[in-house]
Amino acid sequence: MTSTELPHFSSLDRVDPQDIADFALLTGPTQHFRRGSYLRMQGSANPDVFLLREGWVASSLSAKKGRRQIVKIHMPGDLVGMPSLASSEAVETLQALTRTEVAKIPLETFAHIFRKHPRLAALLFLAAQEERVHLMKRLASVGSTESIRRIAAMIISLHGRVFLGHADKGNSFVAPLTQADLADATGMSIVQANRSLRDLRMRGIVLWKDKVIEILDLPRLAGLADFPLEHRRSTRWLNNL
Amino acid sequence: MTSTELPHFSSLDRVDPQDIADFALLTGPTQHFRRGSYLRMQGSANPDVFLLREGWVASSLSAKKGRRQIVKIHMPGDLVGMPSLASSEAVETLQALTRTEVAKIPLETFAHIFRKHPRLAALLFLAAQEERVHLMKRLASVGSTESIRRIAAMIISLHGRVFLGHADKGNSFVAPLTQADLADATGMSIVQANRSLRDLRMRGIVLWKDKVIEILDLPRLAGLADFPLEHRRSTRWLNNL
DNA sequence: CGCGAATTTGAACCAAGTCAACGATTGTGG
DNA sequence: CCACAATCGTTGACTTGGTTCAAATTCGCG
Repeated sequence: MTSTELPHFSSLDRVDPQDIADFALLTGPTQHFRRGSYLRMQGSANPDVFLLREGWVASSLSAKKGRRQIVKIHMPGDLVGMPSLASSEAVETLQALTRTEVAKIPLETFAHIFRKHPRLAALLFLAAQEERVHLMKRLASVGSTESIRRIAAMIISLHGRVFLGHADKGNSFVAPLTQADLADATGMSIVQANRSLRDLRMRGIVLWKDKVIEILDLPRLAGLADFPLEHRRSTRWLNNL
Repeated sequence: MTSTELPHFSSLDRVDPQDIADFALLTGPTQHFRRGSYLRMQGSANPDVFLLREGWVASSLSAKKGRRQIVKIHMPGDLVGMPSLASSEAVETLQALTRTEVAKIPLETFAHIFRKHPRLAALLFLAAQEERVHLMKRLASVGSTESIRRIAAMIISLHGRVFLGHADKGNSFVAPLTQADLADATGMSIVQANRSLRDLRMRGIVLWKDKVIEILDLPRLAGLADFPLEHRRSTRWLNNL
Protein backbone atom coordinates (compact mmCIF):
# COMPACT_ATOMS: atom_id res chain seq x y z
CA MET A 1 0.00 0.00 0.00
CA THR A 2 1.59 3.24 -1.09
CA SER A 3 1.24 6.53 0.68
CA THR A 4 -0.94 8.02 -2.03
CA GLU A 5 -3.64 5.54 -1.28
CA LEU A 6 -4.06 7.05 2.14
CA PRO A 7 -5.32 10.31 3.47
CA HIS A 8 -2.53 12.16 5.22
CA PHE A 9 -4.68 14.11 7.65
CA SER A 10 -2.71 17.21 7.02
CA SER A 11 0.45 17.67 9.04
CA LEU A 12 -0.81 16.34 12.34
CA ASP A 13 1.55 14.35 14.44
CA ARG A 14 0.55 11.19 16.19
CA VAL A 15 -1.40 9.71 13.36
CA ASP A 16 -1.65 6.12 14.36
CA PRO A 17 -1.11 3.56 11.59
CA GLN A 18 -4.28 1.97 12.86
CA ASP A 19 -6.17 5.20 12.13
CA ILE A 20 -5.06 5.04 8.56
CA ALA A 21 -5.80 1.37 8.21
CA ASP A 22 -9.28 1.96 9.58
CA PHE A 23 -9.85 4.67 7.08
CA ALA A 24 -8.57 2.76 4.11
CA LEU A 25 -11.20 0.12 4.70
CA LEU A 26 -13.92 2.67 4.41
CA THR A 27 -13.35 4.04 0.94
CA GLY A 28 -15.50 3.27 -2.06
CA PRO A 29 -14.95 2.63 -5.74
CA THR A 30 -12.16 4.25 -7.73
CA GLN A 31 -12.68 6.71 -10.57
CA HIS A 32 -10.37 8.37 -13.09
CA PHE A 33 -10.53 11.83 -14.61
CA ARG A 34 -8.68 13.37 -17.52
CA ARG A 35 -6.72 16.58 -17.20
CA GLY A 36 -9.13 19.49 -17.40
CA SER A 37 -12.25 17.50 -16.71
CA TYR A 38 -14.57 18.23 -13.85
CA LEU A 39 -15.10 15.92 -10.91
CA ARG A 40 -18.17 18.05 -10.28
CA MET A 41 -19.48 21.56 -10.77
CA GLN A 42 -20.46 24.12 -8.19
CA GLY A 43 -24.18 23.71 -7.49
CA SER A 44 -24.47 20.04 -8.39
CA ALA A 45 -26.74 18.06 -6.11
CA ASN A 46 -25.74 15.66 -3.34
CA PRO A 47 -22.02 16.26 -3.73
CA ASP A 48 -19.57 13.46 -3.04
CA VAL A 49 -16.40 13.43 -1.04
CA PHE A 50 -13.28 11.93 -2.60
CA LEU A 51 -9.95 10.69 -1.47
CA LEU A 52 -7.42 11.89 -4.03
CA ARG A 53 -5.05 9.06 -4.86
CA GLU A 54 -3.18 10.36 -7.90
CA GLY A 55 -2.84 13.75 -9.52
CA TRP A 56 -3.77 17.30 -8.59
CA VAL A 57 -7.22 18.85 -8.33
CA ALA A 58 -8.25 22.50 -8.14
CA SER A 59 -11.17 23.50 -5.96
CA SER A 60 -12.74 26.78 -7.04
CA LEU A 61 -15.68 29.16 -6.68
CA SER A 62 -17.00 31.19 -9.57
CA ALA A 63 -17.18 34.93 -9.12
CA LYS A 64 -18.36 37.98 -11.04
CA LYS A 65 -17.45 38.63 -14.66
CA GLY A 66 -16.67 35.02 -15.34
CA ARG A 67 -13.76 35.07 -12.94
CA ARG A 68 -13.09 32.13 -10.72
CA GLN A 69 -11.28 31.93 -7.42
CA ILE A 70 -9.25 28.83 -6.79
CA VAL A 71 -9.53 28.19 -3.07
CA LYS A 72 -7.41 25.07 -2.79
CA ILE A 73 -4.91 23.10 -4.79
CA HIS A 74 -5.34 19.47 -3.82
CA MET A 75 -2.57 16.91 -3.90
CA PRO A 76 -2.54 13.12 -3.47
CA GLY A 77 -3.71 12.09 -0.03
CA ASP A 78 -6.10 15.02 0.31
CA LEU A 79 -9.74 14.59 1.10
CA VAL A 80 -11.49 16.53 -1.64
CA GLY A 81 -14.95 18.07 -1.50
CA MET A 82 -15.37 18.02 2.27
CA PRO A 83 -16.63 21.61 2.59
CA SER A 84 -19.80 20.61 0.77
CA LEU A 85 -20.48 17.84 3.25
CA ALA A 86 -22.93 19.99 5.17
CA SER A 87 -24.71 21.15 2.06
CA SER A 88 -27.18 19.64 -0.35
CA GLU A 89 -25.49 21.36 -3.30
CA ALA A 90 -21.80 21.47 -4.08
CA VAL A 91 -20.19 24.69 -2.94
CA GLU A 92 -17.06 24.28 -5.03
CA THR A 93 -16.18 23.19 -8.51
CA LEU A 94 -13.58 20.42 -8.61
CA GLN A 95 -11.38 20.23 -11.69
CA ALA A 96 -8.60 17.79 -12.45
CA LEU A 97 -5.32 19.59 -13.12
CA THR A 98 -3.71 16.34 -14.24
CA ARG A 99 -4.95 12.88 -14.88
CA THR A 100 -6.32 11.87 -11.52
CA GLU A 101 -7.43 8.84 -9.61
CA VAL A 102 -9.92 9.28 -6.79
CA ALA A 103 -11.85 7.02 -4.48
CA LYS A 104 -15.39 8.09 -3.78
CA ILE A 105 -16.13 8.03 -0.09
CA PRO A 106 -19.70 7.00 0.74
CA LEU A 107 -21.31 9.43 3.14
CA GLU A 108 -22.29 6.65 5.50
CA THR A 109 -18.59 6.24 6.03
CA PHE A 110 -18.55 9.43 8.05
CA ALA A 111 -21.47 8.36 10.20
CA HIS A 112 -19.65 5.12 10.80
CA ILE A 113 -16.41 6.89 11.70
CA PHE A 114 -18.08 9.17 14.21
CA ARG A 115 -19.91 6.27 15.77
CA LYS A 116 -17.14 3.69 15.92
CA HIS A 117 -13.82 5.47 15.47
CA PRO A 118 -13.80 8.54 17.69
CA ARG A 119 -10.08 8.98 17.34
CA LEU A 120 -10.31 9.02 13.57
CA ALA A 121 -13.26 11.39 13.79
CA ALA A 122 -11.16 13.71 15.91
CA LEU A 123 -8.39 13.60 13.31
CA LEU A 124 -10.85 14.55 10.59
CA PHE A 125 -12.04 17.37 12.79
CA LEU A 126 -8.53 18.67 13.37
CA ALA A 127 -7.74 18.40 9.68
CA ALA A 128 -10.76 20.62 9.03
CA GLN A 129 -9.43 23.16 11.50
CA GLU A 130 -6.10 23.14 9.71
CA GLU A 131 -7.86 23.79 6.46
CA ARG A 132 -9.51 26.77 8.07
CA VAL A 133 -6.11 28.04 9.09
CA HIS A 134 -4.85 27.59 5.58
CA LEU A 135 -7.77 29.56 4.16
CA MET A 136 -7.29 32.28 6.74
CA LYS A 137 -3.69 32.68 5.66
CA ARG A 138 -4.67 32.74 2.02
CA LEU A 139 -7.25 35.39 2.77
CA ALA A 140 -4.66 37.46 4.59
CA SER A 141 -2.27 37.05 1.70
CA VAL A 142 -4.78 38.00 -0.98
CA GLY A 143 -6.43 40.70 1.09
CA SER A 144 -3.40 42.54 2.29
CA THR A 145 -0.29 41.95 0.23
CA GLU A 146 0.91 42.89 -3.26
CA SER A 147 1.01 40.56 -6.19
CA ILE A 148 4.60 39.41 -5.90
CA ARG A 149 4.13 38.52 -2.25
CA ARG A 150 0.98 36.57 -3.03
CA ILE A 151 2.82 34.56 -5.64
CA ALA A 152 5.68 34.01 -3.23
CA ALA A 153 3.31 32.81 -0.53
CA MET A 154 1.65 30.47 -2.99
CA ILE A 155 4.95 28.94 -4.04
CA ILE A 156 6.11 28.53 -0.45
CA SER A 157 2.85 26.84 0.40
CA LEU A 158 3.00 24.47 -2.58
CA HIS A 159 6.60 23.69 -1.80
CA GLY A 160 5.81 22.83 1.79
CA ARG A 161 2.95 20.59 0.83
CA VAL A 162 4.74 18.75 -1.95
CA PHE A 163 7.49 17.85 0.48
CA LEU A 164 5.24 17.29 3.43
CA GLY A 165 6.71 14.55 5.53
CA HIS A 166 9.93 14.38 3.52
CA ALA A 167 13.00 14.78 5.69
CA ASP A 168 15.06 16.51 3.00
CA LYS A 169 13.02 18.99 1.10
CA GLY A 170 14.17 19.57 -2.45
CA ASN A 171 14.30 23.02 -3.97
CA SER A 172 12.48 22.11 -7.14
CA PHE A 173 9.28 20.25 -7.86
CA VAL A 174 6.68 19.65 -10.54
CA ALA A 175 3.57 21.78 -10.28
CA PRO A 176 1.03 21.11 -13.03
CA LEU A 177 -0.41 24.61 -12.90
CA THR A 178 -0.82 27.05 -15.75
CA GLN A 179 -0.19 30.72 -15.11
CA ALA A 180 -3.92 31.18 -15.46
CA ASP A 181 -4.42 28.78 -12.56
CA LEU A 182 -1.84 30.66 -10.53
CA ALA A 183 -3.60 33.93 -11.29
CA ASP A 184 -6.97 32.50 -10.29
CA ALA A 185 -5.55 31.17 -7.06
CA THR A 186 -3.84 34.41 -6.06
CA GLY A 187 -6.60 36.74 -7.15
CA MET A 188 -4.86 38.62 -9.93
CA SER A 189 -4.89 38.83 -13.73
CA ILE A 190 -2.90 36.43 -15.86
CA VAL A 191 -0.76 39.31 -17.06
CA GLN A 192 0.12 40.30 -13.54
CA ALA A 193 0.90 36.73 -12.55
CA ASN A 194 3.22 36.48 -15.49
CA ARG A 195 4.95 39.73 -14.58
CA SER A 196 5.34 38.71 -10.97
CA LEU A 197 6.96 35.46 -12.07
CA ARG A 198 9.29 37.40 -14.33
CA ASP A 199 10.14 39.57 -11.38
CA LEU A 200 10.97 36.56 -9.23
CA ARG A 201 13.05 35.13 -12.07
CA MET A 202 14.99 38.33 -12.71
CA ARG A 203 15.74 38.73 -9.03
CA GLY A 204 17.08 35.20 -8.94
CA ILE A 205 14.52 33.93 -6.47
CA VAL A 206 12.37 31.44 -8.37
CA LEU A 207 12.35 29.80 -11.77
CA TRP A 208 8.91 28.65 -12.97
CA LYS A 209 9.22 26.95 -16.30
CA ASP A 210 7.57 24.04 -18.04
CA LYS A 211 5.53 23.13 -14.97
CA VAL A 212 8.67 22.92 -12.84
CA ILE A 213 9.14 25.34 -9.97
CA GLU A 214 12.72 25.80 -8.87
CA ILE A 215 13.39 27.79 -5.75
CA LEU A 216 16.76 29.49 -6.05
CA ASP A 217 16.69 31.60 -2.93
CA LEU A 218 14.36 30.22 -0.30
CA PRO A 219 15.17 32.78 2.41
CA ARG A 220 14.33 35.71 0.16
CA LEU A 221 11.23 33.94 -1.11
CA ALA A 222 10.09 33.29 2.44
CA GLY A 223 10.81 36.91 3.28
CA LEU A 224 8.52 38.03 0.48
CA ALA A 225 5.84 35.55 1.38
CA ASP A 226 5.87 36.31 5.03
CA PHE A 227 3.59 33.40 5.44
CA PRO A 228 3.37 33.13 9.18
CA LEU A 229 5.64 30.28 10.16
CA GLU A 230 3.96 26.93 10.17
CA HIS A 231 3.34 26.17 13.79
CA ARG A 232 4.27 23.01 15.46
CA ARG A 233 1.25 20.80 15.37
CA SER A 234 -0.23 19.55 18.50
CA THR A 235 -2.85 17.00 19.22
CA ARG A 236 -2.97 17.68 22.94
CA TRP A 237 -6.42 16.50 23.93
CA LEU A 238 -6.36 13.88 21.21
CA ASN A 239 -3.98 11.77 23.24
CA ASN A 240 -6.82 10.84 25.51
CA LEU A 241 -8.79 9.25 22.75
CA MET B 1 -31.30 29.64 29.63
CA THR B 2 -31.11 32.21 26.83
CA SER B 3 -29.97 31.48 23.34
CA THR B 4 -26.73 33.39 23.74
CA GLU B 5 -25.56 30.93 26.32
CA LEU B 6 -25.50 28.23 23.70
CA PRO B 7 -23.46 27.52 20.66
CA HIS B 8 -25.62 27.66 17.57
CA PHE B 9 -23.60 25.26 15.45
CA SER B 10 -23.90 27.48 12.48
CA SER B 11 -27.03 27.12 10.38
CA LEU B 12 -27.37 23.36 10.51
CA ASP B 13 -30.79 21.92 10.71
CA ARG B 14 -31.71 19.10 13.01
CA VAL B 15 -29.82 20.36 16.00
CA ASP B 16 -31.30 18.34 18.78
CA PRO B 17 -32.05 20.23 22.00
CA GLN B 18 -30.25 17.38 23.71
CA ASP B 19 -27.10 18.16 21.71
CA ILE B 20 -27.17 21.67 23.03
CA ALA B 21 -27.90 20.63 26.57
CA ASP B 22 -25.00 18.20 26.41
CA PHE B 23 -22.73 20.93 25.25
CA ALA B 24 -23.81 23.47 27.80
CA LEU B 25 -22.74 21.12 30.56
CA LEU B 26 -19.26 21.01 29.20
CA THR B 27 -18.26 24.65 29.29
CA GLY B 28 -15.88 26.18 31.78
CA PRO B 29 -15.62 29.42 33.72
CA THR B 30 -16.87 32.73 32.40
CA GLN B 31 -14.66 35.70 31.57
CA HIS B 32 -15.32 39.29 30.54
CA PHE B 33 -13.40 41.57 28.22
CA ARG B 34 -13.62 45.29 27.60
CA ARG B 35 -14.15 46.74 24.13
CA GLY B 36 -10.82 46.81 22.35
CA SER B 37 -9.06 44.36 24.64
CA TYR B 38 -7.51 41.17 23.43
CA LEU B 39 -8.76 37.73 24.35
CA ARG B 40 -5.39 36.57 23.07
CA MET B 41 -2.71 37.49 20.57
CA GLN B 42 -1.52 35.60 17.54
CA GLY B 43 1.38 33.37 18.62
CA SER B 44 0.41 32.97 22.24
CA ALA B 45 0.99 29.51 23.63
CA ASN B 46 -1.60 26.81 24.29
CA PRO B 47 -4.50 28.80 22.95
CA ASP B 48 -7.96 28.38 24.45
CA VAL B 49 -11.30 27.90 22.77
CA PHE B 50 -14.19 30.07 23.89
CA LEU B 51 -17.92 30.07 23.61
CA LEU B 52 -18.96 33.65 22.94
CA ARG B 53 -21.95 34.49 25.13
CA GLU B 54 -22.25 38.25 24.74
CA GLY B 55 -20.74 40.78 22.37
CA TRP B 56 -18.76 40.66 19.15
CA VAL B 57 -15.18 39.49 18.63
CA ALA B 58 -12.87 39.98 15.64
CA SER B 59 -10.51 37.20 14.65
CA SER B 60 -7.54 38.47 12.67
CA LEU B 61 -4.11 37.68 11.26
CA SER B 62 -1.36 40.25 11.04
CA ALA B 63 0.17 40.87 7.65
CA LYS B 64 2.95 42.96 6.12
CA LYS B 65 3.41 46.65 6.84
CA GLY B 66 1.44 46.51 10.04
CA ARG B 67 -1.72 45.59 8.22
CA ARG B 68 -4.09 43.08 9.65
CA GLN B 69 -6.64 40.88 7.98
CA ILE B 70 -9.84 40.24 9.86
CA VAL B 71 -10.86 36.71 8.94
CA LYS B 72 -14.03 36.41 10.96
CA ILE B 73 -16.48 38.58 12.85
CA HIS B 74 -17.81 36.51 15.70
CA MET B 75 -21.25 36.95 17.23
CA PRO B 76 -22.89 35.48 20.33
CA GLY B 77 -23.23 31.72 20.11
CA ASP B 78 -20.04 31.32 18.06
CA LEU B 79 -17.24 29.05 19.09
CA VAL B 80 -14.19 31.30 19.02
CA GLY B 81 -10.59 30.23 18.54
CA MET B 82 -11.26 26.77 17.15
CA PRO B 83 -8.80 27.02 14.24
CA SER B 84 -5.93 27.05 16.70
CA LEU B 85 -7.12 23.82 18.26
CA ALA B 86 -4.63 21.80 16.26
CA SER B 87 -1.78 24.13 17.02
CA SER B 88 0.44 24.78 19.99
CA GLU B 89 0.45 28.52 19.27
CA ALA B 90 -2.53 30.71 18.50
CA VAL B 91 -2.95 31.31 14.80
CA GLU B 92 -5.30 34.26 15.18
CA THR B 93 -5.57 37.32 17.34
CA LEU B 94 -8.92 37.65 19.08
CA GLN B 95 -10.07 41.14 19.93
CA ALA B 96 -13.29 42.22 21.61
CA LEU B 97 -15.27 44.64 19.46
CA THR B 98 -17.67 45.30 22.31
CA ARG B 99 -17.79 44.36 25.92
CA THR B 100 -17.91 40.58 25.76
CA GLU B 101 -18.66 37.61 27.90
CA VAL B 102 -17.07 34.29 27.03
CA ALA B 103 -16.91 30.84 28.55
CA LYS B 104 -13.57 29.13 28.30
CA ILE B 105 -13.95 25.60 27.02
CA PRO B 106 -11.45 23.15 28.52
CA LEU B 107 -9.73 21.12 25.85
CA GLU B 108 -10.61 17.88 27.55
CA THR B 109 -14.17 18.77 26.70
CA PHE B 110 -13.46 17.96 23.08
CA ALA B 111 -11.92 14.62 23.90
CA HIS B 112 -14.98 13.88 25.97
CA ILE B 113 -17.34 14.92 23.19
CA PHE B 114 -15.66 12.71 20.63
CA ARG B 115 -15.63 9.78 22.98
CA LYS B 116 -19.13 10.03 24.42
CA HIS B 117 -21.21 12.26 22.16
CA PRO B 118 -20.59 11.23 18.55
CA ARG B 119 -23.57 13.16 17.30
CA LEU B 120 -22.35 16.34 18.92
CA ALA B 121 -18.86 15.67 17.57
CA ALA B 122 -20.34 15.35 14.09
CA LEU B 123 -22.12 18.68 14.53
CA LEU B 124 -18.85 20.33 15.49
CA PHE B 125 -17.26 18.77 12.44
CA LEU B 126 -19.98 20.04 10.13
CA ALA B 127 -19.79 23.47 11.68
CA ALA B 128 -16.07 23.49 10.85
CA GLN B 129 -16.89 22.62 7.25
CA GLU B 130 -19.33 25.49 7.11
CA GLU B 131 -16.64 27.81 8.37
CA ARG B 132 -14.44 26.61 5.56
CA VAL B 133 -17.19 27.45 3.11
CA HIS B 134 -17.53 30.88 4.63
CA LEU B 135 -13.80 31.51 4.29
CA MET B 136 -13.82 30.25 0.71
CA LYS B 137 -16.54 32.73 -0.15
CA ARG B 138 -14.67 35.53 1.56
CA LEU B 139 -11.55 34.62 -0.34
CA ALA B 140 -13.48 34.67 -3.61
CA SER B 141 -14.97 38.03 -2.69
CA VAL B 142 -11.67 39.64 -1.73
CA GLY B 143 -9.69 37.96 -4.49
CA SER B 144 -11.93 38.64 -7.41
CA THR B 145 -14.34 41.51 -6.88
CA GLU B 146 -14.07 45.29 -6.59
CA SER B 147 -14.30 47.20 -3.36
CA ILE B 148 -17.99 48.05 -3.47
CA ARG B 149 -18.91 44.43 -4.07
CA ARG B 150 -16.73 43.29 -1.20
CA ILE B 151 -18.44 45.71 1.14
CA ALA B 152 -21.82 44.62 -0.15
CA ALA B 153 -20.95 40.96 0.42
CA MET B 154 -19.76 41.75 3.91
CA ILE B 155 -22.99 43.56 4.79
CA ILE B 156 -25.13 40.77 3.36
CA SER B 157 -23.19 38.25 5.36
CA LEU B 158 -23.46 40.22 8.61
CA HIS B 159 -27.14 40.74 8.00
CA GLY B 160 -27.77 37.06 7.47
CA ARG B 161 -25.89 36.10 10.59
CA VAL B 162 -27.45 38.71 12.86
CA PHE B 163 -30.88 37.45 11.90
CA LEU B 164 -29.94 33.79 11.75
CA GLY B 165 -32.89 31.79 12.92
CA HIS B 166 -35.24 34.76 13.01
CA ALA B 167 -38.34 34.23 10.94
CA ASP B 168 -38.71 37.90 10.03
CA LYS B 169 -35.40 39.45 9.18
CA GLY B 170 -35.23 43.17 9.84
CA ASN B 171 -33.56 45.53 7.43
CA SER B 172 -31.47 47.29 10.01
CA PHE B 173 -29.20 46.10 12.78
CA VAL B 174 -26.44 47.21 15.10
CA ALA B 175 -22.93 46.36 13.97
CA PRO B 176 -20.23 47.53 16.38
CA LEU B 177 -17.59 47.87 13.67
CA THR B 178 -15.51 50.89 12.82
CA GLN B 179 -14.77 51.63 9.20
CA ALA B 180 -11.22 50.59 9.95
CA ASP B 181 -12.53 47.18 10.97
CA LEU B 182 -14.58 46.97 7.81
CA ALA B 183 -11.53 47.88 5.75
CA ASP B 184 -9.42 45.25 7.48
CA ALA B 185 -12.07 42.63 6.92
CA THR B 186 -12.54 43.38 3.23
CA GLY B 187 -8.90 43.91 2.39
CA MET B 188 -8.91 47.57 1.45
CA SER B 189 -7.79 50.93 2.85
CA ILE B 190 -9.93 52.88 5.27
CA VAL B 191 -10.32 55.60 2.68
CA GLN B 192 -11.65 53.17 0.13
CA ALA B 193 -14.02 51.57 2.62
CA ASN B 194 -15.37 55.00 3.43
CA ARG B 195 -15.83 55.84 -0.26
CA SER B 196 -17.56 52.57 -0.96
CA LEU B 197 -19.98 53.23 1.88
CA ARG B 198 -20.64 56.70 0.51
CA ASP B 199 -21.34 55.10 -2.83
CA LEU B 200 -23.84 52.70 -1.31
CA ARG B 201 -25.45 55.59 0.55
CA MET B 202 -25.73 57.84 -2.49
CA ARG B 203 -27.20 55.05 -4.56
CA GLY B 204 -29.81 54.49 -1.89
CA ILE B 205 -28.72 50.96 -1.11
CA VAL B 206 -27.32 51.03 2.42
CA LEU B 207 -27.02 53.50 5.27
CA TRP B 208 -24.14 52.82 7.67
CA LYS B 209 -24.22 55.35 10.45
CA ASP B 210 -23.43 55.38 14.14
CA LYS B 211 -22.86 51.61 14.22
CA VAL B 212 -26.26 50.96 12.68
CA ILE B 213 -26.49 49.35 9.26
CA GLU B 214 -29.74 49.96 7.45
CA ILE B 215 -30.39 48.08 4.25
CA LEU B 216 -32.57 50.20 1.99
CA ASP B 217 -32.52 48.06 -1.11
CA LEU B 218 -31.74 44.44 -0.39
CA PRO B 219 -32.15 43.15 -3.95
CA ARG B 220 -29.64 45.61 -5.35
CA LEU B 221 -27.30 44.96 -2.45
CA ALA B 222 -27.51 41.23 -3.06
CA GLY B 223 -26.92 41.83 -6.74
CA LEU B 224 -23.71 43.67 -5.95
CA ALA B 225 -22.59 41.10 -3.43
CA ASP B 226 -23.31 38.15 -5.63
CA PHE B 227 -22.54 36.03 -2.65
CA PRO B 228 -23.49 32.62 -3.90
CA LEU B 229 -26.88 31.84 -2.46
CA GLU B 230 -26.77 30.18 0.88
CA HIS B 231 -27.48 26.56 0.23
CA ARG B 232 -30.05 24.57 1.98
CA ARG B 233 -28.27 22.82 4.80
CA SER B 234 -28.31 19.13 4.98
CA THR B 235 -27.22 16.74 7.61
CA ARG B 236 -27.82 13.64 5.52
CA TRP B 237 -25.53 11.05 7.08
CA LEU B 238 -25.91 12.72 10.43
CA ASN B 239 -29.39 11.31 10.81
CA ASN B 240 -27.90 7.91 11.42
CA LEU B 241 -26.04 9.06 14.49
C1' DC C 1 -16.26 71.22 27.48
C1' DG C 2 -12.29 69.20 25.70
C1' DC C 3 -9.50 65.47 23.89
C1' DG C 4 -8.72 61.38 21.29
C1' DA C 5 -10.87 58.45 18.09
C1' DA C 6 -13.43 57.98 14.00
C1' DT C 7 -15.20 59.82 9.70
C1' DT C 8 -14.83 62.34 5.52
C1' DT C 9 -12.84 64.61 1.61
C1' DG C 10 -9.29 66.21 -1.94
C1' DA C 11 -5.17 65.47 -4.62
C1' DA C 12 -1.30 62.98 -6.31
C1' DC C 13 0.49 58.71 -7.25
C1' DC C 14 0.92 53.82 -8.18
C1' DA C 15 -0.13 48.90 -8.58
C1' DA C 16 -2.77 46.15 -11.18
C1' DG C 17 -6.29 45.46 -14.81
C1' DT C 18 -7.51 45.53 -19.67
C1' DC C 19 -6.68 45.28 -24.42
C1' DA C 20 -4.13 43.67 -28.10
C1' DA C 21 -0.69 41.33 -30.49
C1' DC C 22 2.67 37.84 -31.12
C1' DG C 23 5.65 33.83 -30.15
C1' DA C 24 6.16 29.29 -28.18
C1' DT C 25 4.51 24.97 -26.93
C1' DT C 26 1.43 21.14 -26.88
C1' DG C 27 -1.72 18.08 -28.57
C1' DT C 28 -4.32 15.81 -32.31
C1' DG C 29 -5.88 13.84 -36.38
C1' DG C 30 -4.86 12.75 -41.03
C1' DC D 1 5.40 12.15 -38.84
C1' DC D 2 3.81 16.35 -40.19
C1' DA D 3 0.49 20.15 -40.22
C1' DC D 4 -2.66 22.67 -38.07
C1' DA D 5 -5.27 24.22 -34.11
C1' DA D 6 -5.56 25.35 -29.60
C1' DT D 7 -3.68 26.51 -25.50
C1' DC D 8 -0.18 28.82 -23.01
C1' DG D 9 3.26 32.33 -22.19
C1' DT D 10 5.06 37.01 -22.91
C1' DT D 11 5.24 41.80 -23.70
C1' DG D 12 3.83 46.83 -24.74
C1' DA D 13 0.55 50.61 -24.25
C1' DC D 14 -3.03 52.47 -21.94
C1' DT D 15 -6.62 52.87 -18.32
C1' DT D 16 -8.49 52.42 -13.87
C1' DG D 17 -9.35 51.20 -9.16
C1' DG D 18 -7.28 51.76 -5.11
C1' DT D 19 -3.51 53.56 -1.96
C1' DT D 20 -1.19 57.12 0.35
C1' DC D 21 -0.80 61.48 2.35
C1' DA D 22 -2.70 65.30 4.45
C1' DA D 23 -6.04 67.98 6.55
C1' DA D 24 -10.66 69.21 8.18
C1' DT D 25 -14.75 67.80 10.56
C1' DT D 26 -17.56 65.16 13.52
C1' DC D 27 -18.37 62.00 17.17
C1' DG D 28 -18.01 59.76 21.68
C1' DC D 29 -16.98 59.94 26.21
C1' DG D 30 -15.06 61.36 30.65
